[in-house]
Amino acid sequence: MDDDAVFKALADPSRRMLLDWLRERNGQSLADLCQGLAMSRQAVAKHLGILEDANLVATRRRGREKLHYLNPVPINRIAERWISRFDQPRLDALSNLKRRLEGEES
Amino acid sequence: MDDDAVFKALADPSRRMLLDWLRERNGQSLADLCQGLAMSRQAVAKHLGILEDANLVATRRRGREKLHYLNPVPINRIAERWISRFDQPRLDALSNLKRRLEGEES
DNA sequence: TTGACATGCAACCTTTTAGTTGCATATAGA
DNA sequence: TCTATATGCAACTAAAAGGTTGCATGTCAA
Repeated sequence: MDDDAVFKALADPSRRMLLDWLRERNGQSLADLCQGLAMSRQAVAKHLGILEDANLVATRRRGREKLHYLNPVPINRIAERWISRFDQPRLDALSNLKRRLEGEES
Repeated sequence: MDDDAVFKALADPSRRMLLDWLRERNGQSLADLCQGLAMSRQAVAKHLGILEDANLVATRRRGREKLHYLNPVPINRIAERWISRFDQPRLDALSNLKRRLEGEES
């Protein structure tokens, strides 16, 4: 639905890293995820908020902690509905490109 | 290699639209691609430059025109090397998430 | 050669983004 | 209760992104 938020969320390397870490170990707290990113806790919280708004991360409170869980559904939806469109014409476009670049020398 | 440039290039809806149009009809000129985007020619040229820098679009001059060709390879590389990582644990993460969200009611 | 067309370049403006700091709130545990 | 821990909120700053305008360059066609 809101693919734009997902694309924008994936545009930042720190956020992709956070998703990677959650893929490796699900259910980490904010403090956990701060380890390894050279920025303040608040900055990481903002990134996680963006990921949460894009529905890439779901959260659950446990006591004073907020645990973060990866939601791969939007990524898969993008892969299926958007990126796969560029799979089909792949060979066509490549050969087309090559033919034009090589054949139409002026 | 430079996945970041590709992700950033894909983050803008106008640029995704440009890629869509090139997928439908390859080899369009700048003037062609300006049709349908409510912005100046120079703005479109900037977008195309970003797509070209990310290697998502290849260009070729024909006389006074610059023709733009879609290069789906970086998109496929991202789909294969990055997004597919979130395919494998999909069911696991989903069931895991659901179980935790439902089961750990305090 | 001249005028129209297609694009390139650069300065500038505005909004968004990514990060900071400071303080507030809430919970776990002694 | 008191303190340390974990997170939330808001104002602020710097840089990047997205867009504009104006003018320059190069090419086609009469």
